[in-house]
Amino acid sequence: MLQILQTPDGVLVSKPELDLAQTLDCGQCFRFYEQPDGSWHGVARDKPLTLRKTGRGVLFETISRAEFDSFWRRYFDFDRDYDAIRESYRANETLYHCACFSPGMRVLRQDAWEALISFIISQNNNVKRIKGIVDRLCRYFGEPIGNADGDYAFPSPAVLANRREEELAPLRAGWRAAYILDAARRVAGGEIDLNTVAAMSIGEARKALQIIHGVGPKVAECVLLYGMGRLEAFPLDVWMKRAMKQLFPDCTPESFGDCAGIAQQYIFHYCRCHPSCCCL
DNA sequence: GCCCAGGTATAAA
DNA sequence: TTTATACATGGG
Repeated sequence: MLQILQTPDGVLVSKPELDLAQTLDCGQCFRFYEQPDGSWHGVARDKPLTLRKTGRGVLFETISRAEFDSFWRRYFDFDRDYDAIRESYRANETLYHCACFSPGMRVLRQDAWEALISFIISQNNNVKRIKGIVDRLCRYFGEPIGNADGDYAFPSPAVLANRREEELAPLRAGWRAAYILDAARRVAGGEIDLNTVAAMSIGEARKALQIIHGVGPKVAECVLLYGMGRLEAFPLDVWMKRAMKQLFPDCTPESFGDCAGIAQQYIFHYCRCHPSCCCL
């Protein structure tokens, strides 16, 4: 049972089923960094946040209860019962094994625009460099938040749409720069309305996203799951099948089960943490 | 140095 | 419709 307390230091969430490293550094979001003192700091939209694990739970530093309820509560998906979800996987030995490997991982409900750009950048790339490119994107083109940490908001579609490709060179994003601009121009110009896409049937939504240059089947699934809260995304995709076959050679494809959404994130994280698996 | 990164667009078979 | 290749950068 989730317990939320306002304290002088911020909002304390006790027994939150939230492991900061598992959740913030598992390849689903790219704006949070672990600090030398063990806390985690990052920004979502234009909202900065520092999180710290304490003996009593996870402390959301300095924010008010109102800020927690109006934004971070949904962002961390706190109103979903992950314990129950994990239990529902118990019938599938393989899936349950993966889910139990990272019991403190939650699937974040990120902003659709940020997810779109982040996962365009993520293609054929590694997490460390993805984070670097996203960080430079925000520093060069986002508005400074004006806090003591020197944080920057994620740049708007309009700001990026008005840049030329050469102007994105400092990001060191390589050929993805053209993709970023194409996405920004279609969203800023109204050709693609991300709220509308989020409400479409999953098939229509996939098709709509893939109009964007640089968005293929994989990036589209990421945007749907992480940026639009569509848990039916990633119906045991081909990458996952290959990876699981290697990690669980005795399993038949049927025993992988019908994995999607949160389940696939558990599997992905499990595969990523096992060097013996070279499919991811 | 070398291989590779949760891919995609494009051309060619 | 399927398969091969280039693509910019830098992490390990």
